[in-house]
Amino acid sequence: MSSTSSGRRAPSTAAAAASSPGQKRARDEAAGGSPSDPDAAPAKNPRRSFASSPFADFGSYMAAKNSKLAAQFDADASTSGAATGGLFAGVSIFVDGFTIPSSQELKEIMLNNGGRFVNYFSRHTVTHIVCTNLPDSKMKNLRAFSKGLPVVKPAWVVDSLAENRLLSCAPYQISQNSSSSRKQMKLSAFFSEKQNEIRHQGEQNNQNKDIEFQSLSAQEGSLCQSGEFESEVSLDNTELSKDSLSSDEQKASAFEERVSGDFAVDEGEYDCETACSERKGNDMDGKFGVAQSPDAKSRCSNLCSTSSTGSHLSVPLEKSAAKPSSRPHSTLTDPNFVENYFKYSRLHFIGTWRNRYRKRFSKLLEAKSIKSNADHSGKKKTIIHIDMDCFFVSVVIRNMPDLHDKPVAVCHSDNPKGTAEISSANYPARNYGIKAGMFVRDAKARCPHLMIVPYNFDAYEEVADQFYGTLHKHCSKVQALSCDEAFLDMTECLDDDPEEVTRRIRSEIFHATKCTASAGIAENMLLARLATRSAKPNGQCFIPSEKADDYLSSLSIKALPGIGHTVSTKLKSKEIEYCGQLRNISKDALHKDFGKKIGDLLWNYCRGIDNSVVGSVQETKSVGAEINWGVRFNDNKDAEHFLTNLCKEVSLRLQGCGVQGRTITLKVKTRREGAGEPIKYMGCGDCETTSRSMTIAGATDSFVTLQRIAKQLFSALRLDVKEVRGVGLAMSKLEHADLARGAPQGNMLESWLASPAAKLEKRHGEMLGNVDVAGASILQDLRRSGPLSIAATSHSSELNLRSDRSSGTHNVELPPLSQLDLEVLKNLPPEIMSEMNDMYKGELQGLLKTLSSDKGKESSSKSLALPAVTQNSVPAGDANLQGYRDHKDSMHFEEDTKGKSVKQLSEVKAANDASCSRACELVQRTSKCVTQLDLMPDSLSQADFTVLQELPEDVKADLFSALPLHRSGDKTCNTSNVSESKSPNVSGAENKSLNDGRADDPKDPRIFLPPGSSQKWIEQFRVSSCLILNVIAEQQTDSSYSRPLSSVLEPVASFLPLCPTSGSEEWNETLSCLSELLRQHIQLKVETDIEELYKCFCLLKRFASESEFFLELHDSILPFLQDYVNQHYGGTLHF
DNA sequence: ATCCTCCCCTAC
DNA sequence: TAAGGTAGGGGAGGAT
Ligand SMILES: Nc1ccn([C@H]2C[C@H](O)[C@@H](COP(=O)(O)OP(=O)(O)OP(=O)(O)O)O2)c(=O)n1
Ligand SMILES: [Mg+2]
Ligand SMILES: [Mg+2]
Repeated sequence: MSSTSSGRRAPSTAAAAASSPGQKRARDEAAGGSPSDPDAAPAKNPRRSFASSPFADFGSYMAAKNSKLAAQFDADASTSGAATGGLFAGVSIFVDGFTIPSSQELKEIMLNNGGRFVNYFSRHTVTHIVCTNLPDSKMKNLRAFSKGLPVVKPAWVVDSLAENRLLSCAPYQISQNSSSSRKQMKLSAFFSEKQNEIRHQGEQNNQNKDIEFQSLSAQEGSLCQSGEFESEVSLDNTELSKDSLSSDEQKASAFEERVSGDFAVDEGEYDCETACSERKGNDMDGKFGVAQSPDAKSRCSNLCSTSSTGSHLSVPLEKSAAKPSSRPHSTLTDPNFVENYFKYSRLHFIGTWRNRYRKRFSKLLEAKSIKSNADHSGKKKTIIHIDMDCFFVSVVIRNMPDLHDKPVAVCHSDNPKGTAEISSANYPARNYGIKAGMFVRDAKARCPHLMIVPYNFDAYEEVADQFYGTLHKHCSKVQALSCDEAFLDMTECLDDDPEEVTRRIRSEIFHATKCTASAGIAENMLLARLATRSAKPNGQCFIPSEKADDYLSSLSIKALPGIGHTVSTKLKSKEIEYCGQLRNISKDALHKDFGKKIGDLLWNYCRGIDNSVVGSVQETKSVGAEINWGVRFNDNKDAEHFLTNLCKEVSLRLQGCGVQGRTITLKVKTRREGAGEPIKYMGCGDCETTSRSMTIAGATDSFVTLQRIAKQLFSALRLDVKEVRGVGLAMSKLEHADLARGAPQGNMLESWLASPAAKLEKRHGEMLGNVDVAGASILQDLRRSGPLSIAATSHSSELNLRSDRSSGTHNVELPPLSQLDLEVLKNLPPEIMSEMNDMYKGELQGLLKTLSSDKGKESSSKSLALPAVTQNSVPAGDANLQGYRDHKDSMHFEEDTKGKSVKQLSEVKAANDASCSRACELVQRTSKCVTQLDLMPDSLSQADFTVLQELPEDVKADLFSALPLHRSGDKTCNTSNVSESKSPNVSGAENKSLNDGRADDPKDPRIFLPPGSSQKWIEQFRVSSCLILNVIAEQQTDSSYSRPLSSVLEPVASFLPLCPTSGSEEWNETLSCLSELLRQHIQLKVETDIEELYKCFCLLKRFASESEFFLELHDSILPFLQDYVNQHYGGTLHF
């Protein structure tokens, strides 16, 4: 186990014990507490972050940021890829370096206005480069690089937004200063890393290409027919002669030198300095003479006409150039860490690739899913699994044939002592035992002349597109597993022998990409996948079902998909290592050891059974972002700043996916007790992972909401920020953004404006110069973020209506009422109308009234009716209550003179609700965001009203008769501030609300605010400095419906650590607030819903066992409850 | 039983 | 120096 070069000790845990030398060594962190391993915590703790996984299983990357304008696949889609609407439609910017506004802000602007923002520069995808004042040298490089692309100042974006039209670039172009000397020139770190491929200096590209393909053909000729399994022939080994190389070492050194330059390493600490100086001239020629450079583009066929293939630039190693950007990167040194991190993360790239694929191929995928209905099972299927060979390496060196037979790996660093990870190693390199996930120093130790080449994410994207383009051409059932790997269900797509078809597909892929793929063919997905493994590299393999058992019996269990380190280790500890042995284990035994699902999987897989089907893309269930590298905080400020940026990231991703979510989960890694500094540079080391989640009522994608909740979650984890090594934020319980309209929080304006109907209206709006997307998003932000200053667009700034005129909480400028486009307004959906009317303090409504009386349009008058319905409902009479007596077990009165169980009391209530129950159910069923109703919705505004409008007329009538409609009063915040008369006595109690100072709506003395829906206490709690009150407020915030207090309280269970400590001021304040709330609740509910009160106190009791505070609260308020209950029922509740 | 939360595991 | 992400499946255990 201590086989790694860095010298770890024997693992003390079962997981760590698995790290057998042969297969994968445990990571540095894996080992248990050897004194020589600073990463490892004392052995007692079994859970290790990056400690228990074998490194070879590790790693991968994503970078979904960069989306292409068009699917390569769709030949003519390239010009129509841009969004058809939006100010920046067709514009795709790349931001270089520091800018004001920040690149993040520019990104937001672009994304919110139909534009694009790429993190991976490529001439193919970028239309404008945005930067401020680059040094001359950098500037010139930029120009050489971006040849033809406009390089503009950020103001171009900002001003265009302000003017709401795309301004000419000319005035914003950064002037070219050619005075800089060549020596000073330096590509920005970004360009050098991302953009450049190592230029191949040989002139024999074409030749080699041909050779490669010939070799493929030759191989094809030699394969197939007879053998049980086709054997594969490595192209590298068979066709490419090594004789053209003088020596591996020499070439390696030269190559490393160039790579070092590409990596923008400033220290110049890399070894091969001398070799470098020799080559520098050549490299620089290559670099600056793009046009003249005899690079691949000019020579290669139409197959490689894309941007990345055309931009083979080599970068000289310029030691003289200052390299400020390459200093140690952590959250402590880079305020823009999150964004920068993702630019370079390979795992981020592969992790987000799927989303980009989904977008690019959505049309095809939709068509597919319909087709896939005709699923005749029983028939034998033909499944192909296909996977590119050493993908990241192959793509980068696809125009460097002389590297194909040399060990090459993709890595950020060539430092032979470094802890950068190998992303992918080619097959020659694998002969040395080099694998993905390995530290580069370990790789170099095994193979000193290993060549390291940099990532080229744009090229990966492009090749993946070509790959999938080819696949979709041959098969209608394609399931993407990753950017380089897919399943094809060929059952209905075969026009020939499956193996022949497979050869054709592979050949076509090679022609399109100059990279080889391997494939497995079988009757099910499992066997196809396993076959691919046997086929690699550059081969194919067919496993007939009858050979499956033989094939499997000697196959390591670990090789089964879905079986990783942990499970295989567990089995190995029972002396079970091969599928053959596994067949002797009973299903029951497997269930017992591994659970139902994994047990079944093991049992089936070791027999070659796999009934899963090649499926289309399924709906996204969660969207998140996390970083576990370079995360270091000194204080809470650092942590908050980081969290904020992470929230922005997630918010943008949600919007990018067109979804909103209700559950926010924060995951934090902290240094494990006893663990030292991580072995990996800036790594997270041996960590403990903790997570906390909160589910809110209304789905959101709002950054502000995310941030607010993320802070609460973070607080609830009660961590020492100095020990934090990684943070992740994820959203789940997703809804489509255009459906998630239930909550004020929702993206209503935005999604509505994005709808086709809105687009239509928007054009009108633009002509009149108002209520355009920009304006709308300001409104939206106002609504969402409360006190938040937003820069107004240029012309709305002159004639502004201050929205804080009366509320004082908003500091945002709205477009003047007089400039609003009435045509647009009157067609707004009611909930948006309602929102906007609130912002204009009711003036909008008045304006539209005028309009509607003039024109009498139904739609406008409909919109005007600000929906306001009421809760209520239940004149639950005492008389009825008394009428029921029965028995009930779970809950009962102690001395039951009346004999009413809580349940029965509820039934009484239900009976009284009968008149509106049908309508109530309807609403409940129809609205996605309803989780629980407090008898009746207190308001049908917002989405509820939308739902209402969609109901059939008769149902609507039913509903309205059950729920008296009220005109809402003066609303300050959400629109759900509606009320209804209840029984007078209860109403009276309610009037002693938390905010006595605030009179109820004078227009209707009967109006009160039931606890479940009171804007008052929600608002008070929300702005309170008491953390636990913040959480409680969150539960009701943006709920379309009032939820019973018990359901609001329930999720507080996870946040008990936020309770104040005894004696503090917060304790007293929190106690008094909650006591008051509970008292009112008791008064309000004692007659109508005793079960609700029972639930509340069960919760309090539960909390009391974990929280001193709740113990106090419970004990202090229980007598009040029992008193009340006794008065009303002549008994007390038993808990 | 079924849900929910907080994990772990797996794959690329 | 270096960029150890992402998303789904699944299980344990508690609440209902
Ligand atoms: N730990 C890992 C695993 C994968 N990847 C990236 C690089 C790979 O090229 C790509 C595809 O993963 P594969 O598992 O398909 O590996 P390769 O394509 O590199 O090799 P193979 O020929 O075995 O498929 O994902 C990575 O960065 N880190
Ligand atoms: Mg691969
Ligand atoms: Mg793969």
